[in-house]
Amino acid sequence: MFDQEKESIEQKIRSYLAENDIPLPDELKWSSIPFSGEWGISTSFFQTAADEARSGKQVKVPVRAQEIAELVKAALGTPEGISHIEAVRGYLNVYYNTQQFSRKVVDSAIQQAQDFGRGADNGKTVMVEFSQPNTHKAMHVGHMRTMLLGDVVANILSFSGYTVIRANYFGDFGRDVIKWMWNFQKRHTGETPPEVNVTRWMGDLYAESTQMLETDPDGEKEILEMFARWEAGDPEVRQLWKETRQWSLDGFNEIYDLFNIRFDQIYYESQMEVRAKGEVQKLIDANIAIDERANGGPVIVKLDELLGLDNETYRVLVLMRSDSTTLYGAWDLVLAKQKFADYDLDTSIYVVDVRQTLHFKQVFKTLELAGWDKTEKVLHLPYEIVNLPGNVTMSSREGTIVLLEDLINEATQRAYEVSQERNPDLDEDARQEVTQAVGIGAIKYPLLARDSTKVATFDWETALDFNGHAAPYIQYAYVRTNSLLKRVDAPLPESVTPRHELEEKEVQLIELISKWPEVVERAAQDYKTLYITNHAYDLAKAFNEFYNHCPVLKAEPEVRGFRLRLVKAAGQAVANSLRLLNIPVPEVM
RNA sequence: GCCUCCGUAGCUCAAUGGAUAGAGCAACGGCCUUCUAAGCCGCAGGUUGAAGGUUCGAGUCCUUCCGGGGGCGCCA
Repeated sequence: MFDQEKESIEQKIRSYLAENDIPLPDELKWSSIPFSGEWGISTSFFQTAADEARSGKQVKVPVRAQEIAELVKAALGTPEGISHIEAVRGYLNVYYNTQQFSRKVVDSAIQQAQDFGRGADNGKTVMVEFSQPNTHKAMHVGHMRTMLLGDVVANILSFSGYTVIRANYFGDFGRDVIKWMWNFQKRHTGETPPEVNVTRWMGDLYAESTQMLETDPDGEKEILEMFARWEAGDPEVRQLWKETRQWSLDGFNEIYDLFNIRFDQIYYESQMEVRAKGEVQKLIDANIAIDERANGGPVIVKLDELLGLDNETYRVLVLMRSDSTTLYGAWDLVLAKQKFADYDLDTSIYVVDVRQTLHFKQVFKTLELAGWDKTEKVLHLPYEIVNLPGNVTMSSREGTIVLLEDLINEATQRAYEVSQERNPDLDEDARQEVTQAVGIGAIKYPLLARDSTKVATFDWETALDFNGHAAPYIQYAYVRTNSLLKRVDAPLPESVTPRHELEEKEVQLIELISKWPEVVERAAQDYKTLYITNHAYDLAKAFNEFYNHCPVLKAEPEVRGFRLRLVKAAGQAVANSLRLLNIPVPEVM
């Protein structure tokens, strides 16, 4: 916000230190000043003092740091745009001119509107692959984490200046798919999925197939036979596969629509199969993969041996079964290359759960050994899984799952009830919209607000709690800005410099708005949705506090103009953060 | 056995190596003839698993240990 002022101060500090023979730090690290009613930036001289001490000067670091801070303060005087400077406990605090800063922050948020916080186009292209559900199976709340993390990371990267390709990679093929078809042919021929909740139905039939297989002595053999027919391209099996697979894909799209998730590029495991065989053969020819099929074994890559490493670092990647069918490691080799063939990528990100960490290390290392020159550009972005209370892993087989459909239904139902209670006068159409916005937001927020390295535990009570640190709180703050502004007939005043002594709550709010662009940048740097949720919440909280402490419409005319603009700016910042999170921004609640 | 992640308030979680470790939930007490109370205010609550180390400065980095999760040759 005050880059020019900062730059000029930094230069002055540097030349002062140089003139007085005090060691220069490599860079001056600026951060905002904590616990102050005003704001500005702060740097410290501990490092400088420590450097002096190290070079033989007899100084106590904290004392000397404070001494330098005072010297620098004296040398700086009072630059333009700066209200005052203080030296305290080794820190140099530079306070901005409150009036100018406030106006600047509010103006840029309003002027840039939905682009407030957007980074400049950096000319780089990144692919984010996420979701990757398996067809012929259910979708439970555990599948939500990759969907939300991938979607929002893609949003963040896009907003911060990247060109982003959103990719999905469907698991549409394999033994489990055949198992589903085997059961379908035996017990459900001619049936078609229901109008709604297709995915649930597919999942139920999958569970049934697992059960049936356990009691059917011929089942295993029949499935293998069917698999072979699929491999051979048998028209009947292929047709059944195509049809049933599409049911699943349609079901997934229902859910993606509810979550407002879109993809630019779709890959299927079934597409990788044929080329994977050739890829494996090339690795065998290059003496990277070892073919043990002659002895009834699989085709493997002994990574540690090839790298001359300890035997338990990369271990062994299995590419092909002894019956010459390929495994997903082989498909990943093909897919990794395919992505770069399809797009000129600077980075290729895989949003896949943490249990696959070793797998991706193996795949990427194998590609590197095979001479692929893109391994610097691929990145596995892992996330921890979602458990049920008592550290119970979600498993379709064990029946320990909460279906996504059920969660969405419950959350929207709950949202409807709360809406009726809080705002009985709302008309039905508006209430339906609010219900959807709040229900979906409430589901998404908790997972996005948790660091992806941490296991999430799903429980209904928390999932349906709309109070406090949750999406509805943030949505409500936006709605408040909206309803406040709607009460004003006249257009918003032009740029206003506040002339009144700013209240503490105004200061906090302005500061948070000013930080939004750097939060986006940091989130893109670290791939952290958490930074966005936290900031959205902080903004909402600061606004709610402001709302309760500072009258706007009833304020004196000279205060009112600025506050109206502040409300507008705050609403904009909150809305922008919610949009990045792909959480609906309702106009009323 | 090897690798990896996690451990912060009663519970769930935050915290660019920086000043006084913060929120929510739960408990308790207040605030709606005043811009929507899905809100606000107050009150509590901590040896950041333990011990060393690096650093001017460590919840954060390193080492070891303790406790928990996960991964390790023909599932994905």
